[in-house]
Amino acid sequence: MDELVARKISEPPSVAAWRNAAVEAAAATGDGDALELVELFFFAYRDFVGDADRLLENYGFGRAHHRVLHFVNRRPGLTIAALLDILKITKQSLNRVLKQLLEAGFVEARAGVVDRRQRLLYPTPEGATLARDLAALQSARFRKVMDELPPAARGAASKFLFAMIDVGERERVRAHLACAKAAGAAT
Amino acid sequence: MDELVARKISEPPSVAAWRNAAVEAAAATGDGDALELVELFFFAYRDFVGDADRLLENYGFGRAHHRVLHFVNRRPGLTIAALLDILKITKQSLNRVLKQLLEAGFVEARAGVVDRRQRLLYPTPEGATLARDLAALQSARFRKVMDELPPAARGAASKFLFAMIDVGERERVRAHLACAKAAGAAT
DNA sequence: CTATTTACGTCAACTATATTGACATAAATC
DNA sequence: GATTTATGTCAATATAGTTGACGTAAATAG
Repeated sequence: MDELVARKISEPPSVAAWRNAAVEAAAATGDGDALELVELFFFAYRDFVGDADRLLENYGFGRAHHRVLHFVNRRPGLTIAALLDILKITKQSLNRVLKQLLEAGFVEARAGVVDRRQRLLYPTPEGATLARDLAALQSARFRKVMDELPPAARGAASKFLFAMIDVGERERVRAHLACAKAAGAAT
Repeated sequence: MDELVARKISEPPSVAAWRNAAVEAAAATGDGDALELVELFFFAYRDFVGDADRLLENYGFGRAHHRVLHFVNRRPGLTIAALLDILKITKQSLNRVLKQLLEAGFVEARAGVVDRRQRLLYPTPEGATLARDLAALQSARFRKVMDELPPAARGAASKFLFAMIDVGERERVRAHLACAKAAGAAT
């Protein structure tokens, strides 16, 4: 046994094997253009979230806090159930980060007026400021993108992103955006 | 103290406070359109990765395995360093999932020919098949999107996604895509 | 009015994915 | 021969998620 075996390095089954598989893959998926889009989407999202991550570090918060704060700020008065529906996580998972945001004074909760079991979530002024700073970073990227894109392509972005959403989720997303627009008055 | 205090529910600072903050935010970020794009990007990515997640469950793999397998399949002979550069994670983090993929027989490694310190990563036939199935799911979404988009908007998607990538990363991504295209022959 | 359902909180154990820091080894290079 | 490079590995820790079980107060159905 040489050092290669010791390090669990072996000969590949055959170069032809994976090459054939790759060609098959291309045939099965139609073309490589779609694959290229898959990768671009991955890279784009990686860099997109990176912006906010750096700011969040200063507060000891992570992406989970960001998402919660974002949606609470965007739709003040949001219920726990509505938030869970947007985030698609369990209440236990939400509760941990929400508790931290409440304790840190970035989010406040009050009992619902029509249904007192509900906790309506609101950003505090500090929370709203942080949410605004985070949103500013991310929308700055979008605005920069729109600037460097040919005018004809600009309107396509939101159509494209919306079309990427699960068909069954689109109505919900549309409703959320309408809700946010109504709440924010200027968003 | 009533039950509301016990449950850490308090009155919001004032409805006006957060409303003003939201208006400020809109003013600071220019407009709500960019904010809307931020959210659409979040929802789109959430559903996009969901496709693959469901398939990966059957193999006991997670997203981390998916990413590794994907890039190994796309660029057979990839080195550890190149993979780390793409994924932007630490070698310790990569090593855990890579070890599992090697042990499960989805990826193979062999010593580099020009530099024997390097481990060149290749998908096994099984790995290539899984990678293909995963890619098929995700590119199917993209192809469906292209179908439902007006023809004029189709070309815009890849331009848009590329523009979303950090300027300093674009050359690297471009190189990766060229590399993948050369390796896959048909992708 | 009682029974049930609903909206939420919480404890516990576990998994997946990432991090930092320190140290080891073999191969390449100066 | 000394150093740098490519990689592996051990250990501790953090973040973000899960399932399952149980509790409570308020709304609602019978």
